[in-house]
Amino acid sequence: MGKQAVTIVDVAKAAGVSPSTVSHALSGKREISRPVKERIFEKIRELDYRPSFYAQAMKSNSTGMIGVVVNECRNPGTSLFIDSLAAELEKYSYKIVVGLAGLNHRKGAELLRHFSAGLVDGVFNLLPQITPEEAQVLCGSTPVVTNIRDRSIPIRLDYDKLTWTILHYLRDLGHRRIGYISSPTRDPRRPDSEATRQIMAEFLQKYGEEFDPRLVVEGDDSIEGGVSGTEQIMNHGDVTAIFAGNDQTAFGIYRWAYLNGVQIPDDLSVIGFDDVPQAATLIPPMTTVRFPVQEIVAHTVKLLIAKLRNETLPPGQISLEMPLVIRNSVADRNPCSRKSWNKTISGKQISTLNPRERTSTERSMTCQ
Amino acid sequence: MGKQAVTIVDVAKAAGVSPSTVSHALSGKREISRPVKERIFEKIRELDYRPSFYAQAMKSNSTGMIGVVVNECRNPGTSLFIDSLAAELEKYSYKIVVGLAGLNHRKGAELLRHFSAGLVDGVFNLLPQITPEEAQVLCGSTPVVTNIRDRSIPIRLDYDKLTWTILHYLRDLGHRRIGYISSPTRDPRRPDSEATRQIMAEFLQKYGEEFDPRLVVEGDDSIEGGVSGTEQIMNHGDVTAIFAGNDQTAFGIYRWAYLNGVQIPDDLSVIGFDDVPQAATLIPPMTTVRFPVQEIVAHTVKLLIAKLRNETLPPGQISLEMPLVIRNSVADRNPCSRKSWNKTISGKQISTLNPRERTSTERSMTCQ
DNA sequence: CTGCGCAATCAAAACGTTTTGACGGTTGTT
DNA sequence: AACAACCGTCAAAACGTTTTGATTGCGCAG
Repeated sequence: MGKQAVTIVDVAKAAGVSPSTVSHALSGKREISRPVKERIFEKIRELDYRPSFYAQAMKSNSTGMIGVVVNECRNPGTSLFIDSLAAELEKYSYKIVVGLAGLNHRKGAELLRHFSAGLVDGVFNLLPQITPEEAQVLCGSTPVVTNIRDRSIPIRLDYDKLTWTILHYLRDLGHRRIGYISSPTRDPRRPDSEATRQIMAEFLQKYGEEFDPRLVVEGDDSIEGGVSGTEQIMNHGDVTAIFAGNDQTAFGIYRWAYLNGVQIPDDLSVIGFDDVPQAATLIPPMTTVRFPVQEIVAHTVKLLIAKLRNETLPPGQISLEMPLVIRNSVADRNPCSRKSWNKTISGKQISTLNPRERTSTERSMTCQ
Repeated sequence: MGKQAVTIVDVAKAAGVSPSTVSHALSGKREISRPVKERIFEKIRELDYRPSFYAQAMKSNSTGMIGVVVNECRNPGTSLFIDSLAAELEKYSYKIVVGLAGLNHRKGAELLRHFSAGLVDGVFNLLPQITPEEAQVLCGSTPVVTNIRDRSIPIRLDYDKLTWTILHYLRDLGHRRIGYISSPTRDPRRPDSEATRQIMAEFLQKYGEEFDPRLVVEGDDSIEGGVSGTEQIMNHGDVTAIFAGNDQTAFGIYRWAYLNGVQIPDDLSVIGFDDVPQAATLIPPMTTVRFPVQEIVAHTVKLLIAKLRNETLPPGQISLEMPLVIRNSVADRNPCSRKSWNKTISGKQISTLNPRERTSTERSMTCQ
């Protein structure tokens, strides 16, 4: 529409110098004499000149911005990730652009394309529906990393082991029929719910028990999805514990329980995933898995920055733990309470809010 | 750094036409013959050409993006607002850029300046620390609207009346010493906590009681701030109810209560503000104020769009209600329970999650 | 056969920067 | 006194688009 209010040429004219001199005064890439420099800066202030972001971006062919595409911001796990990402990227003086795709696959794809047309220097794809490969295609030559499923991220997160640990933990406390509500996924290589079904089947096989696939349902990372997922699962009787793919969904389990007069943990045990701050504020405080956002973001950002600079990261993966943070949403259903994981640790767990302070106790929970 | 992968010139060369022809084929602003057009589009696909966002922005001097600056995303009220904003702006085919300022005033100001240097066409300032006037200065000629305090927004939200309603509601249920945890503010004209102090004093005066200013403290919109704010308030004895400037802070009250073995609502009543989805998942479900995000966002966006188009909005303010959503976090402390607002309505309230379904009941609560 | 209007395409300018090579002028070295 | 080195400044080109007036070639009416 209209022209930019005041340009570098206006400043140059006002100060009686050439535009390039103003540019140099601003960037400091060449020496400018004291009096001239002062005159320039005076005019800049006077005219309230702001270098056009776009002209700069066009010259340098880089924007200092990183795009992050998510389903929606309202999921506390997502917003935590975003905050964390912004904080980490700031160290490299990058800003972030958040793209909200909703639950719409097409819109997500569009957003990725849009972003990678020079709007940002790099992209974080946090959409579970879009695979790393698909994202790479959509982003063309713009570096992109996809969540934590991206092979190129030097982090190993052992979800299978985690599932195993949770199942073990629950069984140890006397739970037999266990439900799971997953995140939505379209990754053909690793459909979240399918993978979990498989592990649950394997796990039960060990005990010579049969697996009921109806106890694993796919949610949509929302509270409502958690409520209806719980409803579905509870229809199949005798379920005493449900774990969820994220805390938001787990909140839905709480909600369902309240609406149906079911007590947590006495009647139904719950385990979440993410360990968002709100998880500790529930009553009873929710047992959940601490997703190491900070570390993951730190490493992922490092990778992205390396890609941006055309550097290559020193090889070698690090393995990150996802400890079970034991609070009070899982009941011990054993007739005579034997050495229960729950009772011994929960006292200390619940007394702190800050994840950092809990590390020592958590670690022990992840060893097998 | 490097050049853009493939430009319009490359496409033009490949198709044997001039760049302007390609541009016209793309924009459709001039007729291009069938065969040429097809050749062009073929090459575009073949080379995976994407028009440079920045070059386009520079020509049109507009980006199709709106910036929104917030403290942090992790506050569910904030993320809800962001989601809502994105959805609304999409109708006008604007995208959003989210800027995270943390609790840092300087960074917020920087972000606003940065945004308004052509990065976005308009700005939403959601920082409570930055006043509409300050924001306007920082943004220069870029249109900006500041949260809901902006005089130019055609919405009237009567916070004073709301505070009055809450105080009334609580007093009616037998609460005498009432605490408040505010949002952080630097607005000299309307310091949030100060305004509330004043109203509380007026309210108590009506009953010939004295007001204890120590019962109003300033939070930082975080759970931790809620915990420590509650701690401070509870130090001054006999407080039976606390209301908060937002739900995130109210979660902190729940947290404090749990950590200190205090029962909600029996020992301490809580009222939040925002009505984020998580508020209903707490046990007991939290009584809170429904902040009409949807409507506010709709109107505010309308205003911003008008500013962008240099149009002027038809005058006339609309008044939006902020109904108290009564759930179960407030106790009736009257010896013999007389007509209590709580008991009569809560049954219906808690049975639904979707705010839309609650409207009729809510309204009645706001009529003084 | 000339001239006109029209459709399709092109060439050039513009947007606001940064960058680079060039140009005077001063200073310092022999 | 001559020359090199250097400093401060400038002019011009470049970045990838869009836009606009100009230029073709064509069919068709006079």
